[in-house]
Amino acid sequence: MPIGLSEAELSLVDNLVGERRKIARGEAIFRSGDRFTAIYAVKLGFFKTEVLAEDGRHQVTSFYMTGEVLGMDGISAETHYCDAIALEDSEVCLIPFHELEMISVKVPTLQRHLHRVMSREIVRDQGMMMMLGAMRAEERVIAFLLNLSQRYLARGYAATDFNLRMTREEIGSYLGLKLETVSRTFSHLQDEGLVQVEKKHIRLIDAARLRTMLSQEGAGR
Amino acid sequence: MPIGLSEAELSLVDNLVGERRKIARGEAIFRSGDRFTAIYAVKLGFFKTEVLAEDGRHQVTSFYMTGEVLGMDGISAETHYCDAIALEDSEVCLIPFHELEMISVKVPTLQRHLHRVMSREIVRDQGMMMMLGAMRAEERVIAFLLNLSQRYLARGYAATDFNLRMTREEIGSYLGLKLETVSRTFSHLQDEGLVQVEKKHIRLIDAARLRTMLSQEGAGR
DNA sequence: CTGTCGAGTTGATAAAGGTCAACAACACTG
DNA sequence: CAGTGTTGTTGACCTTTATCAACTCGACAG
Repeated sequence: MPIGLSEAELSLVDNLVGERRKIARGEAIFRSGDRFTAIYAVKLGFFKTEVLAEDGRHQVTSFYMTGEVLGMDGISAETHYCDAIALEDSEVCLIPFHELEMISVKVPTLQRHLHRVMSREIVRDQGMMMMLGAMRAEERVIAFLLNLSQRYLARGYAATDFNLRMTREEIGSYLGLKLETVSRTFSHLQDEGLVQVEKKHIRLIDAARLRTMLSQEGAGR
Repeated sequence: MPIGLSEAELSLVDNLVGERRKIARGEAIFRSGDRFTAIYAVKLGFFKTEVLAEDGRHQVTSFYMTGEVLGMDGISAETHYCDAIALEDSEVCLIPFHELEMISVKVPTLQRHLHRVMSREIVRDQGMMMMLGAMRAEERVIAFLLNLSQRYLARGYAATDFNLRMTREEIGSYLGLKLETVSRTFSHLQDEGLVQVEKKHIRLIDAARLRTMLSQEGAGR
């Protein structure tokens, strides 16, 4: 369930708008409350988006990699609802939204792309809710790894051998678990011979079995 | 966080497209896998959307009431991703999506409305993830009741006195809890004198305190 | 080279919520 | 109007995951 534009789609958008911006690791593209002016296509790097509650709790709501588009949360209220933070030195392509709306009036293809990208985000969020509401810790971690794997594959990288860009705590926040639980689950999956985990480096040993572990498993919670 | 169009917005859409459809209680507007052709504005009644996993598990992802718009999950893949089911006899207004896209090219206001409605859904989903990932049972139930309350208020109904349209099981599925937990939490909130629960009828006794219980409370999970 | 800090792992224990089961209150059916 | 199915409540018990704490490993600073 990767969200975002294909290479072809991306280049189409590229021609219409432009302006790149470098974001250093740890820096934000935008923060909650910032005025919304643009959406952003990730050209290079890795981001998380994070929602914060009044009481200080915060939740990672998404990770974005090359080719994916973020910032659409800001459209409705003209104000961003979450923080978008680079997990490594990154580059985004800024797409001024009102220009995009104006141009998309003239280029129906572009309009349709935009709608699809937004809809894909809605679908992805629903899958996320399913995960948070109906899966247990181990299943969530497996789903997370398989999802990353698939997205790396779609970008031409190795599907079974990759590096995590985020900490255990960020994974935990994303999955609605504590970092200790994430760590234990990794260890457990490793003991079972399903994955190999060495700090941030992940190797999927038996992706097929991981997949069946997801689709089997009744009950849950 | 109500999603949907205001009266004025709704009537605008009304003039552009139309065709009402009655949906009896328990019937679906669309089901997962159905070809996507339209989005739907709720004119009357109450709906849930539900995602189903391969293994039979299912999760209620949203409730929709009068004035709210559903079906946008289908845009990206031209296929619906969830089931939309009426919780009472209802009526929706069908908005053929490709027509909408064509017309919105000529009516920029309409285009902006569409984008806002879609973005509102994204924001709402992120709030939902926050709830599922970071709140405990009691907080989730409180957030759910306050959200309903606010949406009834926005529609001119009593904010502190309303009837639930869904079962405990549907609430549980939506909140990532079991129906027993929902039931117990209702009983507990009643014992505390915060709400009054009689089957499906809810009366909020101390909405102010409920609100502080949400924004206070650190930790969570 | 030593000290400190952040990230990660692992263990012991506690708490939250799930599971199973019994039962009550209704609504619907024959 | 008795019988059955659905919905909701409550209790006893158990599983999962959180919490707290100790410890390792590197990276970086002085």
